[in-house]
Amino acid sequence: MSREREFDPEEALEKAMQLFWRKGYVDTSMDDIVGATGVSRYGLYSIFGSKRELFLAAMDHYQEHVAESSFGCVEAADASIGEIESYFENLAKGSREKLGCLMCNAATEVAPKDEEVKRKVELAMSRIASGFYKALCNAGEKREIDPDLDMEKACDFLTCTVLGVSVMARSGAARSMIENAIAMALDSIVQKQST
Amino acid sequence: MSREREFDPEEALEKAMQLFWRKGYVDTSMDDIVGATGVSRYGLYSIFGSKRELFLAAMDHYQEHVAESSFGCVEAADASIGEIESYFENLAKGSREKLGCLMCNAATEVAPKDEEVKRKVELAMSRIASGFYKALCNAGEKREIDPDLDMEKACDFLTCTVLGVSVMARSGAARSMIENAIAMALDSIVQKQST
DNA sequence: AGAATGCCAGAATGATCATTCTGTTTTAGC
DNA sequence: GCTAAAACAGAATGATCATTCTGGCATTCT
Repeated sequence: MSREREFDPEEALEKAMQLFWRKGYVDTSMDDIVGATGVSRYGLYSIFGSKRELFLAAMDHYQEHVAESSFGCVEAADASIGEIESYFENLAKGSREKLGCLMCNAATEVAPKDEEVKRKVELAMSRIASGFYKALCNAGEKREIDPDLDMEKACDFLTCTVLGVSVMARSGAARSMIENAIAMALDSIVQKQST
Repeated sequence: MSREREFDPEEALEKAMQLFWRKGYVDTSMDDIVGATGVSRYGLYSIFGSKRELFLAAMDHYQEHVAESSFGCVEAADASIGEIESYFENLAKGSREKLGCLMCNAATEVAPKDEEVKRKVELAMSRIASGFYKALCNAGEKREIDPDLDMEKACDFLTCTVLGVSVMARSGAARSMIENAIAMALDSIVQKQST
């Protein structure tokens, strides 16, 4: 016994996330979001509550969709060094768009002043680290890498590389710089026997 | 034939930089700066022109002072692996303050929408890379590291690590995570012979 | 001393924003 | 068809900001 909603909350969230990703939290206005989604202020507020909550939802959406589709392969139960390599390969490709990673952008812009954002960023970071950890352990068991490698150190190190690449990408660093950094990071894990 | 300025522009710039560093560009208001420096709006505008120009000046100030004092040792003509190690050691220590690096924060927050900021960020990044490059070459000549190491790759890689550590620090990552990442990055350059 | 220059404190301006409000429209159940 | 819930478009509100303006004061040159 009421009028029907004219938009799909998921679609609106997706578009809002895109905006936050590209422009950051503060520089994205609710008007921008109204414009990009075509959803009325009323609709946005009734579903998401406030700009801050919308941003938190966008972070979750990012984790569930963007991170899932790019990092998911590393998180597969039998993932190994190949999955790690292809993840980084895609990271380098994606750097063209100069967006960086939403969680990484939020880490520097918003986390210092918002505890919940900080919590989500930490969660995202430990998700990455765990994914790498498991894949590295698998790779060690398969003897694809040195099984005596300190996997704890290595996974934190790869996570750090992901963040560094994200910053480079967003600030428009040369493609070669990004590729160099990635190549060397992977080399240090794989420790190629061939010269 | 006029009243005397009551403040030292350099001191004011230093304090403004501290604010921008801690709170970011958008979240630092001119009122904040007036409050922290004790300088009148008139004084700030007559010397620096606008908030944006003040930020640009703060970036320069950061490079000339903060970056200089932390990275200077790596840039010394005879710097080698020891200087690189001690730079990273200090980076880990400084991460307690959760500030990250001003240039890195600016890279994600401001660079995408301000060409001049972007230019300064790129300059800062290539400064870091060059510093590492020279020190790595020195280390190669001294046989402290493998002289056949690809120094181009290695310096971009270390730069990436600096950025990654900066993000981790700002978002409050565990100290151990930061130390792990740094230890592994350095190990991959030094390639310890001892097990 | 007097005048002019350039400084200071703080008020005024005008813009931008998040959020709320208003008047209207749609739709489901009666 | 009528009613009420809930949605829509867009105006109104109130806050925050960067920037400019105003009125007064200090200094220095004559």
